[in-house]
Amino acid sequence: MVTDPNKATRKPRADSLRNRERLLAAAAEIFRAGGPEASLEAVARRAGVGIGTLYRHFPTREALFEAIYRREVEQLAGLAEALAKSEPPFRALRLWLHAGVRLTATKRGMLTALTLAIDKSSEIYAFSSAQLTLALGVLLRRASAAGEVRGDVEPEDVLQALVGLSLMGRQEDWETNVIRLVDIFVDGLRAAAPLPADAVAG
Amino acid sequence: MVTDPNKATRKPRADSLRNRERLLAAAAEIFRAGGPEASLEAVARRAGVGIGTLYRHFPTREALFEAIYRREVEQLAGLAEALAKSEPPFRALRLWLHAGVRLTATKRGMLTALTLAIDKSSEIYAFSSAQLTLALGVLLRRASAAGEVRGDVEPEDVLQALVGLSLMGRQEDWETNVIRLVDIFVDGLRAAAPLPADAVAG
DNA sequence: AATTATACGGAGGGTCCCTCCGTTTTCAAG
DNA sequence: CTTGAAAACGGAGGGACCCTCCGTATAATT
Repeated sequence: MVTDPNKATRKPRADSLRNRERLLAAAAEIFRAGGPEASLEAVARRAGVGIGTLYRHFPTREALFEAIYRREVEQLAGLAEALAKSEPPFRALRLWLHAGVRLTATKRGMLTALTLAIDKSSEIYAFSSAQLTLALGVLLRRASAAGEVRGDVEPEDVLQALVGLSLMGRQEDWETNVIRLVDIFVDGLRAAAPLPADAVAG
Repeated sequence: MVTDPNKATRKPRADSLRNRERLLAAAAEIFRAGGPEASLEAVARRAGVGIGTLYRHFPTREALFEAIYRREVEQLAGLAEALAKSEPPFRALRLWLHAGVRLTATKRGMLTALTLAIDKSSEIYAFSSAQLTLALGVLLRRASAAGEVRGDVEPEDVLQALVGLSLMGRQEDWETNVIRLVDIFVDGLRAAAPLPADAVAG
């Protein structure tokens, strides 16, 4: 009667699913406002569930981050494909990076959270790295094949640059500024080939 | 007799100075090991003083960070002058940035701490910004005057890029990697005039 | 030695973390 | 529809921290 591995799994309980959803919504809200160190008990309160329920669904703070962040990452990854089909190579690359900046602009608090999370459990890192690396890889190889970008740079590198640059801004015109920096970086990618000292390609 | 330069203010108490020093040493140790969220009570314990003493000397966690970090910053700022005298412009700029990377490599935990601190109190940000901006400004203007670097970039921007890029790495060959990224960025700076707006146009 | 400005230590009230377990709800078999 | 048990729920409770407050101790000055 004991182990029947393949069969007879009960349908997941409705309240469980509902609560999980509520928790995610509440958490997104709370973290967005209060930063990555906001109280989990506050999250539970806002979700209208007991603290025990929160911990059953998300055993660690990081698990909660992960669940929320995963969606964002998937969405950004999806954008890469779209751009690869609708835009010329270099432009696609640049636009994707801009989108990355913008995403982090909106989700700033969340991103800070991530820095912390990544420090500790590297599963999220593995996942998002994989997703985004793949997505960016497409754009990068495409641009490289078109001879618009140097060929010795891996998606991981560009990704690191993107996140790093995005993580900094504190001032008013934050987003604009970061985009400038990203563009400078992209220019650096472009310059790769032995560039004649004088020329400015018209 | 001895000196009374400005006012009849009492000499600071010896135990106060001693405790302040002990606290700084203990804090550096504890934070280095336990990250920016380590317990302040643990710091006090290790310093062998009461928790009240800690709070009197450093009213906030950030104040503690600031005190520790200030030294590092001053040191790095000093390096800029030295390089400006001993190296050719572009090379000086590049070397300084490399040194920046390396400093953060050693003090990684501390730097993470800083990201948090900066989020909250911006005094440290103001101070270190000022120091480093000044230092970097020298190098940048020099390189720009020599025509080796585009002229429309402010030290603040490059600084942000440096810190951002440095903040990311997680892997083995972290330092090498970041230095590569910094170099790519610097290449981007070098490209005299930005290319015509073939893309972008948000 | 006496005075007094300063600094010290740590108890105390509050929040948060996370576990544990008695109670409630949901599913599905009869 | 009943009913029993699997699955989920809520929240009390012990421990760690945070930070304030204030009576006590001590260094500088007279």
